[in-house]
Amino acid sequence: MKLLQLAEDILQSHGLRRTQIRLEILQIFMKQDHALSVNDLEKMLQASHDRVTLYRALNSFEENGILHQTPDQGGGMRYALCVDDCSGHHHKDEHAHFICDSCNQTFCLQEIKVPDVKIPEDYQLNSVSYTMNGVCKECQ
Amino acid sequence: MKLLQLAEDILQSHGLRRTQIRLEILQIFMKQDHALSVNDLEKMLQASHDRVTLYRALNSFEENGILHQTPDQGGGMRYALCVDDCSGHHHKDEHAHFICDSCNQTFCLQEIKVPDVKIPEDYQLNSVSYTMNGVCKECQ
DNA sequence: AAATTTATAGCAACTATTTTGCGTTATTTT
DNA sequence: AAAATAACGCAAAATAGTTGCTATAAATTT
Repeated sequence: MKLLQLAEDILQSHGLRRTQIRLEILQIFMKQDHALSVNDLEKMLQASHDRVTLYRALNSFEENGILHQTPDQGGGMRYALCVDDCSGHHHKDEHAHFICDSCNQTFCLQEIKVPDVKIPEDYQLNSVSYTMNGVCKECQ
Repeated sequence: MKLLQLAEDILQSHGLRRTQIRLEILQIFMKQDHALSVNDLEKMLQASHDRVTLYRALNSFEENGILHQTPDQGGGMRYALCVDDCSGHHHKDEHAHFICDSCNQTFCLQEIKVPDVKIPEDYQLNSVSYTMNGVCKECQ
Protein backbone atom coordinates (compact mmCIF):
# COMPACT_ATOMS: atom_id res chain seq x y z
CA MET A 1 0.00 0.00 0.00
CA LYS A 2 1.08 3.52 -0.66
CA LEU A 3 2.35 5.66 2.16
CA LEU A 4 1.20 8.78 0.40
CA GLN A 5 -2.34 7.47 0.29
CA LEU A 6 -2.22 6.64 3.99
CA ALA A 7 -0.87 10.08 4.82
CA GLU A 8 -3.65 11.72 2.83
CA ASP A 9 -6.23 9.63 4.63
CA ILE A 10 -4.90 10.63 8.01
CA LEU A 11 -5.05 14.31 7.18
CA GLN A 12 -8.50 14.09 5.69
CA SER A 13 -9.97 12.08 8.53
CA HIS A 14 -8.87 14.77 10.94
CA GLY A 15 -10.01 17.67 8.83
CA LEU A 16 -6.49 18.88 8.23
CA ARG A 17 -5.36 20.28 4.92
CA ARG A 18 -3.31 18.24 2.52
CA THR A 19 -0.11 20.28 2.34
CA GLN A 20 3.26 19.20 1.08
CA ILE A 21 5.13 19.39 4.32
CA ARG A 22 2.47 17.55 6.28
CA LEU A 23 2.36 14.72 3.79
CA GLU A 24 6.12 14.52 3.96
CA ILE A 25 6.18 14.53 7.75
CA LEU A 26 3.59 11.79 8.01
CA GLN A 27 5.37 9.61 5.48
CA ILE A 28 8.63 10.00 7.35
CA PHE A 29 6.99 8.87 10.57
CA MET A 30 5.37 5.91 8.85
CA LYS A 31 8.74 4.68 7.69
CA GLN A 32 10.18 4.99 11.20
CA ASP A 33 10.09 2.59 14.10
CA HIS A 34 11.36 5.14 16.55
CA ALA A 35 10.47 8.57 17.80
CA LEU A 36 11.99 11.62 16.15
CA SER A 37 13.09 14.98 17.45
CA VAL A 38 12.38 18.21 15.63
CA ASN A 39 15.99 18.24 14.56
CA ASP A 40 15.84 14.73 13.15
CA LEU A 41 12.83 15.71 11.13
CA GLU A 42 14.36 18.88 9.86
CA LYS A 43 17.26 16.91 8.42
CA MET A 44 14.99 14.32 6.85
CA LEU A 45 12.65 16.70 5.10
CA GLN A 46 13.21 17.09 1.36
CA ALA A 47 12.89 20.81 0.94
CA SER A 48 13.98 23.07 3.71
CA HIS A 49 11.02 24.46 5.54
CA ASP A 50 10.67 26.96 8.27
CA ARG A 51 11.15 25.54 11.76
CA VAL A 52 7.99 27.28 12.84
CA THR A 53 5.95 25.42 10.26
CA LEU A 54 7.39 22.19 11.52
CA TYR A 55 6.57 23.00 15.13
CA ARG A 56 3.06 23.99 14.22
CA ALA A 57 2.49 20.88 12.16
CA LEU A 58 3.72 18.68 15.00
CA ASN A 59 1.58 20.46 17.55
CA SER A 60 -1.43 20.16 15.31
CA PHE A 61 -0.80 16.44 14.87
CA GLU A 62 -0.39 16.05 18.58
CA GLU A 63 -3.65 17.83 19.30
CA ASN A 64 -5.42 15.66 16.77
CA GLY A 65 -4.14 12.45 18.24
CA ILE A 66 -2.00 11.58 15.25
CA LEU A 67 1.35 11.87 16.99
CA HIS A 68 2.32 11.50 20.62
CA GLN A 69 5.17 13.18 22.40
CA THR A 70 7.64 11.65 24.75
CA PRO A 71 10.41 13.52 26.56
CA ASP A 72 13.95 12.40 25.88
CA GLN A 73 16.72 12.40 28.44
CA GLY A 74 18.16 15.71 27.34
CA GLY A 75 15.13 17.81 28.08
CA GLY A 76 13.83 17.65 24.53
CA MET A 77 10.80 16.09 22.96
CA ARG A 78 10.42 13.20 20.56
CA TYR A 79 7.42 12.47 18.40
CA ALA A 80 6.01 9.23 17.09
CA LEU A 81 2.81 8.04 15.46
CA CYS A 82 0.04 6.99 17.74
CA VAL A 83 -0.90 3.37 17.27
CA ASP A 84 -4.62 3.64 17.59
CA ASP A 85 -6.43 6.86 17.19
CA CYS A 86 -5.93 8.93 20.27
CA SER A 87 -8.43 11.64 20.84
CA GLY A 88 -6.89 15.05 21.35
CA HIS A 89 -4.67 15.25 24.36
CA HIS A 90 -5.89 11.98 25.76
CA HIS A 91 -3.26 9.70 24.40
CA LYS A 92 -3.39 6.00 24.75
CA ASP A 93 0.22 5.37 23.93
CA GLU A 94 0.75 3.47 27.08
CA HIS A 95 3.60 1.48 25.73
CA ALA A 96 7.20 1.64 26.85
CA HIS A 97 9.88 3.70 25.18
CA PHE A 98 13.49 2.73 24.85
CA ILE A 99 16.19 5.35 24.48
CA CYS A 100 19.56 4.21 23.21
CA ASP A 101 22.41 5.87 25.07
CA SER A 102 24.67 5.33 22.11
CA CYS A 103 22.76 6.52 19.05
CA ASN A 104 20.32 8.50 21.14
CA GLN A 105 17.28 7.21 19.29
CA THR A 106 13.96 6.66 20.94
CA PHE A 107 12.20 3.41 20.08
CA CYS A 108 8.52 2.75 20.65
CA LEU A 109 8.13 -0.71 22.11
CA GLN A 110 4.52 -1.14 21.13
CA GLU A 111 4.36 -4.66 22.44
CA ILE A 112 5.41 -3.65 25.92
CA LYS A 113 2.54 -2.17 27.86
CA VAL A 114 3.22 0.10 30.78
CA PRO A 115 2.75 -1.94 33.93
CA ASP A 116 0.42 -0.75 36.64
CA VAL A 117 1.62 0.23 40.07
CA LYS A 118 -0.29 1.06 43.21
CA ILE A 119 -0.31 4.76 43.83
CA PRO A 120 -1.20 6.48 47.08
CA GLU A 121 -4.92 7.09 47.53
CA ASP A 122 -4.62 10.83 47.47
CA TYR A 123 -3.12 11.10 44.03
CA GLN A 124 -5.34 11.20 40.98
CA LEU A 125 -3.69 9.49 38.06
CA ASN A 126 -4.13 10.63 34.47
CA SER A 127 -1.36 9.04 32.48
CA VAL A 128 1.82 7.04 32.86
CA SER A 129 5.05 6.81 30.98
CA TYR A 130 7.69 4.17 31.12
CA THR A 131 11.08 4.87 29.63
CA MET A 132 14.11 2.64 29.48
CA ASN A 133 17.67 3.54 28.70
CA GLY A 134 20.33 1.28 27.36
CA VAL A 135 21.89 0.15 24.11
CA CYS A 136 19.79 -0.82 21.11
CA LYS A 137 20.44 -3.80 18.85
CA GLU A 138 22.21 -1.78 16.16
CA CYS A 139 24.63 -0.24 18.64
CA GLN A 140 25.62 -3.38 20.53
CA MET B 1 20.33 16.43 63.18
CA LYS B 2 21.41 19.53 61.37
CA LEU B 3 20.85 19.91 57.67
CA LEU B 4 23.90 22.11 57.38
CA GLN B 5 26.07 19.42 58.87
CA LEU B 6 24.65 16.87 56.45
CA ALA B 7 25.22 19.17 53.51
CA GLU B 8 28.81 19.74 54.55
CA ASP B 9 29.36 16.01 54.83
CA ILE B 10 27.99 15.40 51.37
CA LEU B 11 30.31 17.95 49.84
CA GLN B 12 33.33 16.75 51.73
CA SER B 13 32.75 13.09 50.97
CA HIS B 14 32.72 13.90 47.29
CA GLY B 15 35.73 16.16 47.38
CA LEU B 16 33.70 19.23 46.52
CA ARG B 17 34.32 22.60 48.05
CA ARG B 18 32.18 23.97 50.81
CA THR B 19 30.70 27.07 49.17
CA GLN B 20 27.68 29.04 50.23
CA ILE B 21 25.50 28.33 47.26
CA ARG B 22 26.20 24.61 47.28
CA LEU B 23 25.34 24.32 50.94
CA GLU B 24 22.15 26.23 50.29
CA ILE B 25 21.21 24.07 47.34
CA LEU B 26 21.75 20.87 49.24
CA GLN B 27 19.76 22.04 52.21
CA ILE B 28 16.88 23.03 49.97
CA PHE B 29 16.84 19.58 48.43
CA MET B 30 16.95 17.92 51.82
CA LYS B 31 13.83 19.77 52.88
CA GLN B 32 11.98 18.76 49.72
CA ASP B 33 10.01 15.65 48.89
CA HIS B 34 9.79 16.47 45.23
CA ALA B 35 12.09 17.22 42.35
CA LEU B 36 12.92 20.81 41.54
CA SER B 37 13.53 22.66 38.33
CA VAL B 38 16.30 25.21 37.94
CA ASN B 39 13.65 27.88 38.14
CA ASP B 40 12.21 26.54 41.37
CA LEU B 41 15.66 26.57 42.87
CA GLU B 42 16.45 30.06 41.72
CA LYS B 43 13.39 31.36 43.52
CA MET B 44 14.20 29.48 46.70
CA LEU B 45 17.80 30.55 47.01
CA GLN B 46 18.46 33.24 49.58
CA ALA B 47 20.83 35.50 47.73
CA SER B 48 20.50 35.84 44.03
CA HIS B 49 23.20 33.93 42.28
CA ASP B 50 24.16 33.62 38.68
CA ARG B 51 22.19 31.02 36.77
CA VAL B 52 25.45 29.67 35.41
CA THR B 53 26.68 28.91 38.90
CA LEU B 54 23.47 27.10 39.61
CA TYR B 55 23.72 25.01 36.46
CA ARG B 56 27.31 24.14 37.18
CA ALA B 57 26.57 23.17 40.75
CA LEU B 58 23.71 20.93 39.62
CA ASN B 59 25.81 19.29 36.94
CA SER B 60 28.59 18.72 39.38
CA PHE B 61 26.17 17.14 41.85
CA GLU B 62 24.74 14.99 39.13
CA GLU B 63 28.15 13.77 38.06
CA ASN B 64 29.02 12.97 41.64
CA GLY B 65 25.88 10.95 42.21
CA ILE B 66 24.41 13.39 44.70
CA LEU B 67 21.45 14.45 42.59
CA HIS B 68 19.58 12.69 39.83
CA GLN B 69 17.79 14.26 36.93
CA THR B 70 14.41 13.40 35.59
CA PRO B 71 12.78 15.00 32.55
CA ASP B 72 9.47 16.73 33.10
CA GLN B 73 6.68 16.71 30.56
CA GLY B 74 7.50 20.12 29.18
CA GLY B 75 10.96 19.31 27.93
CA GLY B 76 12.68 20.54 31.04
CA MET B 77 14.67 18.84 33.76
CA ARG B 78 13.99 18.30 37.43
CA TYR B 79 16.52 17.44 40.08
CA ALA B 80 16.23 15.51 43.29
CA LEU B 81 18.55 13.94 45.83
CA CYS B 82 19.66 10.41 45.17
CA VAL B 83 18.50 8.04 47.87
CA ASP B 84 21.53 5.86 48.07
CA ASP B 85 24.85 6.91 46.80
CA CYS B 86 24.83 6.62 43.09
CA SER B 87 28.16 6.40 41.41
CA GLY B 88 28.62 8.97 38.71
CA HIS B 89 26.17 8.58 35.88
CA HIS B 90 24.97 5.21 37.03
CA HIS B 91 21.95 6.21 38.99
CA LYS B 92 19.90 3.83 41.00
CA ASP B 93 16.86 6.02 41.51
CA GLU B 94 14.52 3.37 40.32
CA HIS B 95 11.48 4.75 42.00
CA ALA B 96 8.47 6.28 40.30
CA HIS B 97 7.93 9.99 39.78
CA PHE B 98 4.61 11.75 39.89
CA ILE B 99 4.09 15.04 38.08
CA CYS B 100 1.10 17.12 39.05
CA ASP B 101 -0.59 18.64 36.02
CA SER B 102 -1.98 21.39 38.19
CA CYS B 103 0.90 22.71 40.28
CA ASN B 104 3.47 21.18 37.98
CA GLN B 105 5.54 19.74 40.79
CA THR B 106 7.44 16.50 40.48
CA PHE B 107 7.16 14.15 43.45
CA CYS B 108 9.55 11.32 44.12
CA LEU B 109 7.53 8.30 45.17
CA GLN B 110 10.35 6.52 46.93
CA GLU B 111 8.11 3.71 48.08
CA ILE B 112 7.03 2.84 44.57
CA LYS B 113 9.67 0.84 42.80
CA VAL B 114 9.73 0.77 39.05
CA PRO B 115 8.24 -2.52 37.93
CA ASP B 116 10.21 -4.82 35.66
CA VAL B 117 9.07 -5.64 32.17
CA LYS B 118 10.41 -8.13 29.68
CA ILE B 119 12.44 -6.41 27.03
CA PRO B 120 13.47 -7.86 23.68
CA GLU B 121 16.64 -9.94 23.82
CA ASP B 122 18.61 -7.64 21.59
CA TYR B 123 18.28 -4.57 23.76
CA GLN B 124 20.71 -4.01 26.59
CA LEU B 125 19.03 -2.29 29.50
CA ASN B 126 20.81 0.20 31.72
CA SER B 127 18.11 2.09 33.57
CA VAL B 128 14.39 2.60 33.71
CA SER B 129 12.15 5.48 34.55
CA TYR B 130 8.50 5.48 35.42
CA THR B 131 6.62 8.74 35.42
CA MET B 132 3.00 9.37 36.21
CA ASN B 133 0.91 12.43 35.52
CA GLY B 134 -2.15 13.50 37.38
CA VAL B 135 -3.26 15.67 40.25
CA CYS B 136 -1.50 15.63 43.60
CA LYS B 137 -3.18 15.67 46.99
CA GLU B 138 -2.76 19.40 47.54
CA CYS B 139 -4.35 20.26 44.21
CA GLN B 140 -7.39 17.98 44.40
C1' DA C 1 -14.31 27.81 -13.40
C1' DA C 2 -13.94 31.92 -10.73
C1' DA C 3 -14.67 33.97 -6.34
C1' DT C 4 -14.71 33.47 -1.47
C1' DT C 5 -13.34 31.58 2.75
C1' DT C 6 -10.10 29.84 5.78
C1' DA C 7 -6.23 27.00 7.27
C1' DT C 8 -1.53 26.93 6.93
C1' DA C 9 3.21 28.54 5.37
C1' DG C 10 6.84 31.58 6.13
C1' DC C 11 9.21 35.59 7.90
C1' DA C 12 10.82 38.42 11.81
C1' DA C 13 11.32 38.97 16.25
C1' DC C 14 11.12 37.45 20.94
C1' DT C 15 11.48 34.49 25.25
C1' DA C 16 13.45 30.80 27.67
C1' DT C 17 16.96 27.46 28.58
C1' DT C 18 21.51 25.85 28.73
C1' DT C 19 26.44 26.11 27.53
C1' DT C 20 31.26 28.05 26.89
C1' DG C 21 35.20 31.07 27.60
C1' DC C 22 37.65 33.71 30.67
C1' DG C 23 39.17 36.67 34.32
C1' DT C 24 38.29 37.00 39.41
C1' DT C 25 37.44 35.25 43.94
C1' DA C 26 37.46 32.09 47.57
C1' DT C 27 38.60 27.52 49.51
C1' DT C 28 41.85 24.17 50.37
C1' DT C 29 46.59 22.59 50.59
C1' DT C 30 51.43 23.13 51.62
C1' DA D 1 50.99 32.96 54.90
C1' DA D 2 51.71 31.63 50.22
C1' DA D 3 50.62 28.67 46.49
C1' DA D 4 47.48 25.86 44.01
C1' DT D 5 43.11 25.18 42.20
C1' DA D 6 38.08 24.71 42.40
C1' DA D 7 34.25 27.39 41.95
C1' DC D 8 32.00 32.01 41.06
C1' DG D 9 30.16 35.42 38.00
C1' DC D 10 30.00 38.16 33.88
C1' DA D 11 29.45 38.34 28.82
C1' DA D 12 28.23 36.10 24.97
C1' DA D 13 26.60 32.47 22.23
C1' DA D 14 24.19 28.23 21.10
C1' DT D 15 19.74 25.81 21.28
C1' DA D 16 14.83 25.34 21.67
C1' DG D 17 10.32 26.87 21.26
C1' DT D 18 6.71 30.66 20.79
C1' DT D 19 3.96 34.64 18.97
C1' DG D 20 2.26 38.10 15.74
C1' DC D 21 1.51 39.16 11.29
C1' DT D 22 1.18 38.84 6.24
C1' DA D 23 1.08 36.05 2.21
C1' DT D 24 -0.25 31.87 0.09
C1' DA D 25 -2.55 27.93 -1.16
C1' DA D 26 -6.40 24.51 0.01
C1' DA D 27 -11.04 23.79 0.34
C1' DT D 28 -15.67 25.58 -0.25
C1' DT D 29 -19.23 28.10 -2.39
C1' DT D 30 -21.36 30.40 -6.10
